[in-house]
Amino acid sequence: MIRIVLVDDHPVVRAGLRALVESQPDLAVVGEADGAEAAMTVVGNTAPDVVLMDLSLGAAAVGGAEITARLRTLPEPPEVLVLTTYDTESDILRALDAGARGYLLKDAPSEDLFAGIRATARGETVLAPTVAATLVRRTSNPAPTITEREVQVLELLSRGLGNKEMARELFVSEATVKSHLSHIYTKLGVDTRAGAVAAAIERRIIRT
Amino acid sequence: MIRIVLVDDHPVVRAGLRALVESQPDLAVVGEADGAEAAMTVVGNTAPDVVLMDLSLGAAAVGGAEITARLRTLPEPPEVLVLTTYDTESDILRALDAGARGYLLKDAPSEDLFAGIRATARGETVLAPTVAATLVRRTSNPAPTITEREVQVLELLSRGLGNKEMARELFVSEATVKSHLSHIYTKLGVDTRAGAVAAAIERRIIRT
DNA sequence: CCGTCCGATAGCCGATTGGATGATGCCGGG
DNA sequence: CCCGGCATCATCCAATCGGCTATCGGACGG
Repeated sequence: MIRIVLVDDHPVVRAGLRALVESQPDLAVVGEADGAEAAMTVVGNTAPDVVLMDLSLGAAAVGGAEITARLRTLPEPPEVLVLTTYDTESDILRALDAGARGYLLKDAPSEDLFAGIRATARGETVLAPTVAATLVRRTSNPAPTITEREVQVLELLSRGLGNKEMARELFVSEATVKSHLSHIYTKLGVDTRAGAVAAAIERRIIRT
Repeated sequence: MIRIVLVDDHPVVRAGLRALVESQPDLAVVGEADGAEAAMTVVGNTAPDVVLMDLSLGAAAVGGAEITARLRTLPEPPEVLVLTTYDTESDILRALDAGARGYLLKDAPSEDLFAGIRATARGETVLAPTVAATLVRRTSNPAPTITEREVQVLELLSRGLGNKEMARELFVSEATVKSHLSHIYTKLGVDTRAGAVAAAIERRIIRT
C-alpha cells in the first residue's frame, strides 16, 4: 500500500485527487495540506511514501518548489511528485532542483497519474513527455541565465521605473542599472524595456 | 436530480469533480467534455441542467467564455456555472457577458460548490465573494475602456517595437502612435512603455 | 439641429534611453 | 594561480521617448 499526502491549495482539486487516488486498491491518501506549514506538519506526522504536490499554489507566498525543498530536508523525506498545469522551463527546473522525483501535468490521463505515483514510490523518476522534451532542449540549448540582480531590475522595470529611480531603489549608480539592462536585453533577445518586460513575463522570470 | 455536464480539459480535474459531485445524492454527472466541440455535442445529447465550465481551458484556441456563449445559443440552453482559478476582471466580465449564471473559484470549499450548483440549477446567480467584490468595485469605479487601436499598439509595444516601427506597422504617423501611447498610459495608470506592457498583461488586455 | 465628447491624427521640445567602450574589485572553478 | 563571470561605475552621443497642445470628424444626447 502506497501512502500519499496531497498538497494543493484548491479544496476541489484535493478532494478530486483523493477520490481518484483512492479508487486504486494499492494507493491510500493519508493526509492533505493546503499550504507550506500544513504540508510540513502533515508529512511529519504521517511519513508518507509519496507527496503529490501542486506547484501552482495560487498566490501563496511560498511556492511549491520551496515546499518541496523543505520537505526533502526532513528525516526520511518523502518522494515528491509534482502535478501542475504549467510546463515552463523555470518551473520545471526549480521543482527538480528542489528535489522533486517527477513532474506530471494536470492534463495527463488518470492512468498516467497512477503509474507515475507508483513509479515515484519506487524511487523512479517520472517526467511528462513535454517536460522531458523541454529538459532535452534545455541541455542542448543552454538558456542564458538571468542573475538575481537582473531579476530585481526586471521587477522594477515592469513597474515602470526609470533608470534613475531604479538606481535609487537598488542603491547603485544609474550607469550600473544601464549595464544590467544591456545584459538583460542581450540575454532575452530584445532591445527595448517594453520587450524585456514582455519576454520576462512570458518566461516567468517575473510574475504580474 | 440535477443533471450535470463537466467541461474541463484536465482529465484529473474532471475525474475529481465527477467524484465530488457524485458524492451528493441529488447531483449526477451525465457527461464530460474536454473542449469546445465535445462540449457542444455532449450538451446537445444530454440536455443537462447545469454545465460546470472550467474557464482555464489550457492553451485551447477556444476559451471557456466562447464555449459558454455557444452553449447558450442551443435550444433549452443549460445554466452555466464557471469554475476557475482566475478572478481577473476581464475573465469574469467575459464569462458573465457570455451568459454564465455563476462564477466560482477553484479554491472554494466543496460545500460552496455543491450549493452553487444547486442554486445555479434553480436559475439563481452565484458569485464567489471576491468576484462579487470585483464587480462592485468595477461598477463604482468604471474601468477605462482600451480602444481597439490602443490594443494594437499595446501588442506591438510588447514585441519591443519603437514608435517609428509601430507607425509603419499601423500605417499612421509616429505622432499618432505617441498620442495613442499617451492615452494608454493615462488609462492604465502608468507613464512608461515597460509599465504599460506589464499592466496590459496583468489585466489580460494582451497575452504573452 | 447643435453642442459635446472622444478617438485618431499631428508637430514641437526637453528628458530619457540605448549602444559603444572601458575600467575596477570580487569570487569561484580549473 | 589565473580566467571568466558578476556587479559596480563612468562618459559620450544619437535616437527615442513622453508631455503639451491642437485639429478634425463621427457618435450621441439634449
